Amino acid sequence: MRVKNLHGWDLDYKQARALQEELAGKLRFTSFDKKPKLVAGLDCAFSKDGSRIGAVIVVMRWPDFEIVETAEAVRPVQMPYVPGYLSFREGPACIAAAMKLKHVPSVFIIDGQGTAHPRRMGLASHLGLFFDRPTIGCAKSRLTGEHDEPGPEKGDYAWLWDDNEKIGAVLRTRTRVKPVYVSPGHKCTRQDAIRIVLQCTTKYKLPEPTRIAHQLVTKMKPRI
DNA sequence: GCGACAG
DNA sequence: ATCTTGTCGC
Repeated sequence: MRVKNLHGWDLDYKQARALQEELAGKLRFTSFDKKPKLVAGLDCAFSKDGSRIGAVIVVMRWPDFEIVETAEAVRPVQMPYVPGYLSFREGPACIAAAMKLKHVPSVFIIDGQGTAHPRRMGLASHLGLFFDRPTIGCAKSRLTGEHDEPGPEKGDYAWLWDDNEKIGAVLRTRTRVKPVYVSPGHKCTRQDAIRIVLQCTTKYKLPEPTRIAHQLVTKMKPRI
């Protein structure tokens, strides 16, 4: 898959922050009304000594979730984990993996936030700009924002707010199970993000693309 | 200064 | 993220 090269990655936090603010202005939240044909999931893991990061992307046919393709890449870790700057740590490996894809997915579901970020530029949004494709952030926990407790049933959700701005949703993907944090990354709306995550969720808490990507990257661990 | 803080 | 087994509950 062709990927844009918007900027380099050798930045300090001050530069990274300025870049996030600049890039946030490039995000587009256009509706994704069509049915997805190919849904991709992306997840990362680290080598045992923590010096390298591995990224795996799995492409699945929708709605039967047959695996069409997988791609992986390993890169040295350049930045420590600092909340709000995850994309500068995981981005390079994710992009390297995406460049190996033969298929062009309809949408990517990414383990991390999209706009549910202090500067609206979580990993899913950042990657969306490089991929120039629709992306959705589906995180297992909260980075920023406030919300009410969503209802207990699968499909129930509560909006996530930050500075009087709606930045995402806290979505129950499985009845009586801890909800996930869903936000658009790029090229889709908040409602699209919620709908697509639900359309990709079968019997588990995590949507299939992200769930399988996590399984694959865990199996890849020894090779990272 | 204190607490919060994706993966 | 990562270190780690069994266990309680739906």
